[in-house]
Amino acid sequence: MESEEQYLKNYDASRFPSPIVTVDSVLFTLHEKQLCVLLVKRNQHPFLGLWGLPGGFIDLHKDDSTQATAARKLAEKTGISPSWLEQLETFSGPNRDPRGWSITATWFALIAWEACQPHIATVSDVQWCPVANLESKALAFDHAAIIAAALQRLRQKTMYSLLPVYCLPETFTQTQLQEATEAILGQPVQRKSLIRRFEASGMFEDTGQSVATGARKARLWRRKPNIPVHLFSRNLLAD
Amino acid sequence: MESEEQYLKNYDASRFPSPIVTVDSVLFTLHEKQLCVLLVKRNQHPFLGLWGLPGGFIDLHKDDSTQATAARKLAEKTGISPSWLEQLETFSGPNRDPRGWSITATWFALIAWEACQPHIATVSDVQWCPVANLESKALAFDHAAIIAAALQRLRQKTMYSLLPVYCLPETFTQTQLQEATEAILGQPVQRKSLIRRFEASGMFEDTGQSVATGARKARLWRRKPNIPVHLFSRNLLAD
DNA sequence: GCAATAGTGTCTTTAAGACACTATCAT
DNA sequence: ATGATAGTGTCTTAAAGACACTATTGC
Repeated sequence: MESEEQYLKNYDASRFPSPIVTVDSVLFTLHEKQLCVLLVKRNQHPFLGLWGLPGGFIDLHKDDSTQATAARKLAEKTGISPSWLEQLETFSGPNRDPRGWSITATWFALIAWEACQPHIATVSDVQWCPVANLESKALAFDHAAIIAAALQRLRQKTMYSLLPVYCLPETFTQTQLQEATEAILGQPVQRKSLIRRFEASGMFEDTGQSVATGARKARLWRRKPNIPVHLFSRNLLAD
Repeated sequence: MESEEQYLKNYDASRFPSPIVTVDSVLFTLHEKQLCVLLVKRNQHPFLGLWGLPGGFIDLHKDDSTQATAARKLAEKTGISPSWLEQLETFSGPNRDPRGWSITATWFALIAWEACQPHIATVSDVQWCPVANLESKALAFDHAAIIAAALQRLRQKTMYSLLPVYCLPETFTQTQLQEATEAILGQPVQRKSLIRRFEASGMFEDTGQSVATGARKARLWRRKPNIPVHLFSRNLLAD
């Protein structure tokens, strides 16, 4: 019997037909009370000229996981790393890519609009698209379905965590968090309920600063570093 | 400029180095009040002779998704399709497989022990391993980590749905569901709370039959066909 | 009848919903 | 002082936890 050592020495990965493997990300942000997705104009086939998700092939030398690929591709388009990045699902099949049987590992990401604007403003092939306008847009591949899955994940998590803070700048007010939550869920939430959760989460600290909004000044908060996202045992807007 | 048609005609998928792609599943069941995972003894390199998850390569001709691959591989080992099958996550990196940079799309599945026993009893390279005994077992690849992720998913979902019914036979009693839930969560749950959820879910119908268990007969229930799993807005065992 | 398991009634507890209230600021 | 936004108090409501109770069966 062949030893494992010998087996590995003789192993030729290209012996078997293999699917096309890519990584794509759905990056959300909030801008002017609208939930937006990052889209990139395709500069090569297939779907040349259409808008699609930021992503591409794994660089087997640079990337030590598909997460690294996702982060690298997002950094190329936005100039920075997303403040939240978690795995969504893989989409696969013989027909989703005209080049053949393919599989894409997808990632779900959040970032503050302000944090990427300096970079995005300088390029023309990247845009924030309000999710409300997606209907009227033809997207490459099955990217519309991927965005739909990401949106569902975002809405679900917004009901049992304060994840929307990852769409906000480093310091933010409770009202901004409320607006973010409402933009994501598409309906108003009780301010009091949100603030109760805000306190119970233990995730935030007062910066001591406050900001004028036209009336009474609002306190500015920031996320405590290295605290995991608190998961509540009930959903908001349960009915 | 080349047309998309021409581009596709000339496209050679093997031009770029590509990761090794596999599909693995974590199939759980319940047997004698113990939560168990299906393991397969590896009959080839790498990790020849070790136990690992059921899975393997995608058959680009037979499978029209990684779900199909997962279902096919599970059917080979158990004789039947799992009653629950959902995607878990992908695990990827340069070191998880000694053959090189690899990615595995993993699936999370549930089945009734009774339903596969006829098939499993006939083969020696497949076994149900109680999750409590996993510690002491060396598993192939990063399969221990994959099982840990699946367990976490199972426990989480058990807190806000009645998913454990997919580990039970076609007809079952409320007590069996309670035992399944307790085996998964590793602690007792209030019978009353479970029965309230059972009714509220609208997922079940009385078979009209009942079964003797040594004392008062228990009613037998079955899942209504084509009803999606009900998600509760609160968790059990929240504290 | 008795022991054992199936199944119900009902009080308590927890956290969200509703909404009126007070606080602070710019003008 | 007024209006606007920030932030609090507190009552109601929904669903889980606790646990005692009744029901049905085999012996």
